[in-house]
Order: sequence, then structure tokens, then C-alpha cells
Amino acid sequence: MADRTITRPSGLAEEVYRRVRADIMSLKIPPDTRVSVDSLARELGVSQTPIREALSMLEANGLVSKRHFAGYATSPRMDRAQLDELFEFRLLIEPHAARKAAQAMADADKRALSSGETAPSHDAFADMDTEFHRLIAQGAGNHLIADSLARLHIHVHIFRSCFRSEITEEAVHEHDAIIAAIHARDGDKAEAAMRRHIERSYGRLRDFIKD
Amino acid sequence: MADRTITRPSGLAEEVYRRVRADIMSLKIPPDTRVSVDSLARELGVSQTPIREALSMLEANGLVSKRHFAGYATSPRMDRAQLDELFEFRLLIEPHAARKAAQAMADADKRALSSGETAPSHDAFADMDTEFHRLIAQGAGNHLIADSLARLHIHVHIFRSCFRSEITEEAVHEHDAIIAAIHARDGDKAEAAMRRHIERSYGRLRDFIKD
DNA sequence: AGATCAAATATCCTATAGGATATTTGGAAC
DNA sequence: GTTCCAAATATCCTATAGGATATTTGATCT
Repeated sequence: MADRTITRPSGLAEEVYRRVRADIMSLKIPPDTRVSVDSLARELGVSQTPIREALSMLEANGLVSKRHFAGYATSPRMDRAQLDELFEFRLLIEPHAARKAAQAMADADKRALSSGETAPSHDAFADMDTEFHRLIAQGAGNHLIADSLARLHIHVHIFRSCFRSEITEEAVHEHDAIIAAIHARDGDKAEAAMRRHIERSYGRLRDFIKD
Repeated sequence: MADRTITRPSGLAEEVYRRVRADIMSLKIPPDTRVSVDSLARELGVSQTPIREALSMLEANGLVSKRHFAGYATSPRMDRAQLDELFEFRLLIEPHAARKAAQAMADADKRALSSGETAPSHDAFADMDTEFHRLIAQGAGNHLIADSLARLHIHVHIFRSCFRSEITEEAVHEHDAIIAAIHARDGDKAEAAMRRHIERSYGRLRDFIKD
């Protein structure tokens, strides 16, 4: 059997982008850490040019910052003010997305929504949570909403990982409430359940920050 | 008198980024047009590397798209579906921003808000409109809101320029209503006025698209 | 001991050259 | 006249070399 996969090289830059983003999200590269173009080039075995392109894209997405003649560094961990701003933004977008998803979500996505039952490890729960919110944002049928939330969830993921936030039964139950409302195609309930979920989630994460 | 300006070179990449973004917004580079790295390098008199970094950032912001081994091209003009998505998003964010701005905006920004009275040319009105919405988003005190709206307004600007949308007295009056509500620190009125402004603006722009 | 300054280092920034690919152009066949 | 195919071109992608700058280290002075 020949290889039937379509080869879409897509360029080294995007490959590097995915790799470095994964390293940042897994804290293999911690927040507020210098990222050397030269080191990355040697480690990944590619030239400096695709590294520079990848870092430029990461900078545009707010994961690293550049200072002239001083190189790149990962963004520092969110402080209290940034966490507040992020959840204020999520409260504007995600409840509306849940309402629209309840009204218009495709059946295939609705099934995928409730497929993940078990959440054994911390990483598995984080991935499941990311996928859960991604599916709902996608179900809202608005690419701007989906893209914005994807960007924000990366930062939430990093923040949670910094504090080894344990898996809470509460979050699972809150997810279940949202899933039930979407399956019932009840927009009002889905919006309210999502709002409640985000507010509770905000409360749980806020406890990790004192200042 | 010596030069008291702090020299912040900030890199050629950012300089190129601003320049190309300006060219795209002014339609000097029309939508759906190929952008050659080599041509830009020759035209701007710099090497290819900063051009590549600038284009990577523009791609992350959705102003150009890249295809492997086929180069960059400006994004095509928004179609009806994209316009709908964009204004759905604005309706989620900007009314809330107007409410918060009415409650918390700094006095200096409030004065700047009502400074621009005249709107002689099409370009001048476009700039004034951009600055108006930028000030309100900034007044909301949330960087995520401000950054998101700045990105979206670029696309609105391009869309409007494509159709040589004339200056409407309506838009000016709607702006005045928002300004009055903010000066009165009336959050409810500011939010409602902003919502009305965006809905009317959407109606005016939608007429340019048939499909 | 602490602070200040200069040299050394590591890193970034820019420019140029060569290999690989998509696009375009021209011609031949139907 | 239209369609198909092959060669030529323009462009991108990658790699490497040299100049410029920020950071660090170490010694000297108070």
C-alpha cells in the first residue's frame, strides 16, 4: 500500500512555530525565559531564518516578546490584572458562543462534545478542557470567536500549569451542565451554564494569586 | 538645540511591518494581490530577512496569507459571511467597552474624544473613526479588548475604502450620542448608543455586498 | 565589602549565495 | 480555436558569513 497521505510540507517555519508553542505550553520553556535564536537553530537542526519567522508569529500572538538587539523572551506569567482582563474578555465571548452553539451546532460536533468522559492526569484534563471550549467556539460558527478564544486559552493553559492546578470535580460537572443544555438545544441555559462555569473557573484560578 | 528624541531603532522588521500595513490599508496594495519578498526588499532597500519577519507578523494578524513555495498574498476582500462575523464580534465587545469607558475613562481621554469636529475628506473621516473607537476601547481599561478591536478595525477600514464609502452625517450624529453619554458617565446610555451605532454602521456597509 | 568601569563573550541583526518549487509562457497537436 | 504539455522564468526557501549591540564577567578603586 502506497502512502496516500498528501504531503503538505507547509514550510519549516510553521513546523518550528508548532514545536516552540508546544514547548512554551508544556512549560519546557518557562515564562519570562530568554529564547535564543541560535540555540533553537542548533537544537532543531534548521537554519536561523525559519526560527526567526516562527518567533515573529509567536510574538504577534503574544507568547514571546522581542527587544531590539536583546533577543526574544517568553512572556512573563500573567499577573492579577491580566487574569482579570482575560476573564472579563471570556465572559463577553464564551456565553454568547455557547448560546449560538446550542442553536446551530452540527450533530457530529455535538457527539464529539460528550465523548471524553475520563480525566485521569492533569495534562489529559487540560487537553480535554481545551478541546471542549474549542468545539463550542467552533460550533458558534464564527471564525473570529474561535480564533480569539484559542489564543486566550493558551494563556489560561500556561497559567494553570504553572500552579499544578489539580483536577476539580466541579469543573467536570459544570461542563456536563453545558453539554446537557446544548444537546437540549436550549440557548438560554447553555449561555447561563457557560457564564457560571467561567465565573467559577475564574474564582478557582484567582486563589493562586495574592498580589 | 540637540536632538532630544530617544532613538529607538526597534529593528527594521517592525519598520517594514508598519510600512506594509499602511500600504495595505491605503489600498496601495489591493486585496488578493501577490506580495513579493524580493520586490519589497528592492523597493524598501533592505534585505529579505526583515521583510520575511514583517510578513510573518502580518500573516499572524490576518492581513496576508502564505502558501508554501508560492509566496505571500494580501487577504481577499471580506465577503458577506465575514462581514457578518466581524460585526457579530464587534457587537459583543464594543457596547461593553463603551459602558466601561463611561464609568472609568480618564478625563484627558474624554477631552480627546470630542476634539475632532470636522471630517472633510474620506481619509480624514476614516482616521477619525478609527481614533474614536480606539480611544473608547482604551478607556475600557482592558488591553485584550483594545488589541482585538484594533485588529478588526483594520479590516473594516479596508472594506470601507474598497467601496469609497462616503461620509455620512448619520455616523457623526451616532458618535455624538456616544460621546455625550460618556461625558455624562451614563454607562447604560453609552452601551445602548454604541450598540445602535454598530448596528447602523453594519447596515450601511452591508448594502455594498449583494451575494 | 560595595560600587564602578572596561574587556570579553554571546547573541542578535543584516546581507548575500545557491537549491527547490510554483507559475507562466510558448508551441504543437487535435 | 482550444487544449495539453514542456521549457523558461520568477520567486521562494534555506544556509552561511560578517558587522553591531546588549549582557556578563572580572578587576580596580573607594
